[in-house]
Amino acid sequence: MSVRVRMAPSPTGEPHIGNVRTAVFNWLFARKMGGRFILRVEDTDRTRYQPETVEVMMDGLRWLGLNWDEGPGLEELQRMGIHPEAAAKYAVGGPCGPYIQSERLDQYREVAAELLERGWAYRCNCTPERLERVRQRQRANKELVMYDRHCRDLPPDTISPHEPHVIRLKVPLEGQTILHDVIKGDVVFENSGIDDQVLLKSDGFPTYHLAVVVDDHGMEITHVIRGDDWIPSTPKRVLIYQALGWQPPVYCHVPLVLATDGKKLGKRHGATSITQFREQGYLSEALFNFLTLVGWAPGGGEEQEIFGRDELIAAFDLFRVNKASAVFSYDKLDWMNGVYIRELAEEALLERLLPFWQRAGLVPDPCPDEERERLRLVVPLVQERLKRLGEVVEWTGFLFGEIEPPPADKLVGKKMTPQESLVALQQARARLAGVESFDAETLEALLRGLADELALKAGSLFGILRWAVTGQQVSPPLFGSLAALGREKTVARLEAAESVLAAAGQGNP
RNA sequence: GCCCCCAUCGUCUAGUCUGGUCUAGGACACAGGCCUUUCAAGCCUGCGACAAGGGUUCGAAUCCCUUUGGGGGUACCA
Repeated sequence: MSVRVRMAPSPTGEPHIGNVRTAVFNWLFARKMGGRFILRVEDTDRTRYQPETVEVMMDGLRWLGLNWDEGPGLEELQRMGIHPEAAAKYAVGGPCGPYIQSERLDQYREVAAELLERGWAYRCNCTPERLERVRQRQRANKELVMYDRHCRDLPPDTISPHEPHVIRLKVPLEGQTILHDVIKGDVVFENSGIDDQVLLKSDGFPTYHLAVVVDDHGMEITHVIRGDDWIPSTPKRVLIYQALGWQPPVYCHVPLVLATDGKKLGKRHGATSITQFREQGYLSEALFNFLTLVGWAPGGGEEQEIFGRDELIAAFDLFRVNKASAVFSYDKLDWMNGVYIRELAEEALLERLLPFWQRAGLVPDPCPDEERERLRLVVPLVQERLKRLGEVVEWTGFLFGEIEPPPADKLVGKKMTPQESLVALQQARARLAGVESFDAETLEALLRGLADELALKAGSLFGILRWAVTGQQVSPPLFGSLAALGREKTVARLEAAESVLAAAGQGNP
């Protein structure tokens, strides 16, 4: 039987990086096994439903290269209220649709009715208030907190199908339910500790527990790969499979992704949504590579860490995934992203950088050819310095618009007097104004020559020039920066710097 | 409280299943050095772990038990 796995996000918020990592495992496994990766939208929680996030999720998956083989079709997406253009872009369809749970309600009701008939479920009309009271009492008495089965053994017709009620699973009072998990091994639960879970809510929507079983079965999912925070509730679903006489999927509970403080990664820990990673300038291939390595490693003495997509597919082994949860290291991600940035061809990097410059308002969109020519000069200057593409704005800000003239003390070189520094700046300006070709190589030769003539250490001279021209202590390499800035602006900034120095000198002879 | 999962450097991990080759390997981070026009990048060096206690065994990071620690779950959320 061919492998079928799924990613089943619920559209209740921004796609969380932990879920995305799990999606990566699913995708990798499907590709490795020549199986199918299916996208299903689990929108059964109507109170937390945020329709926009469906598109954000699909966009994020595509961006990461996690293409799905089956998923919501065009009309389904449009019915969800997704813009026709976007819907067309993300529509995939498939033989097991609909791939949106809110469009499968009939199936859940049917199965719930069957469970009722088989004596594996019962109606319950307890109010939320009563339920809350029961829970409070249980907590106060330090008992197991779960439904007290008040309606479980009511005579058959006590609760009419027409009054508001829920349908609950009738969990056996005794015995054990075993979860066979390929990563964690067998996990045994006492049935006495399993809650009579609600399967069908009073609004007619199923809970996750019912819906996921019906859909996984209907969509012939072979392997359920998901976070291990689902383990405690899995026996309920195993029981539903038993009740229905269905074959359960192979369960693979993968470890959670934690923040540096050891807690489940959350918003206050930094970027958690895939959108944020993208906006900060992580390359999708780097993030993909990194995500693969949180909770999994190739093993066998393999010490490589940078893997191409195909290498990853070949090397990935679901059954080698770790049991223990892993902390998400932004530091290591930054390093890896830097590696990928450095590997990019210059033109490709330029292409990726452009939107960041444009979003910061530094470069017009579309980018005129001559500006592009100029940016071609700056790419190699920043390439090995960037960890995230977004950082290019800080690195190159001085090349666009005007800068604040630097304070006088920054314009005095090491072991130099203000007067000497002023002369050096003037000399540099005069030569730069007259030099024939304004390219990095020529400028370097010129300025090294000047340092020699003035008997200055090259570093001292370059330091004050850097301050004068970039307004910063730290900048991309000087000569390339000058070339990218252009003669006119370079000369103007030197002039401005000279004025600052001269003015300071007069006030303090 | 109750249930469940987990446990190798600060972090990600290799090694655990099939005990000996492990005075525990790699990567990130950190520290120092080299290179150098600043910052990076690169190169070199250093720091740094088998949670604890009991077993089993000639021998345990590897097998068993207990403790401790961490995490997750405990909804008409997913």
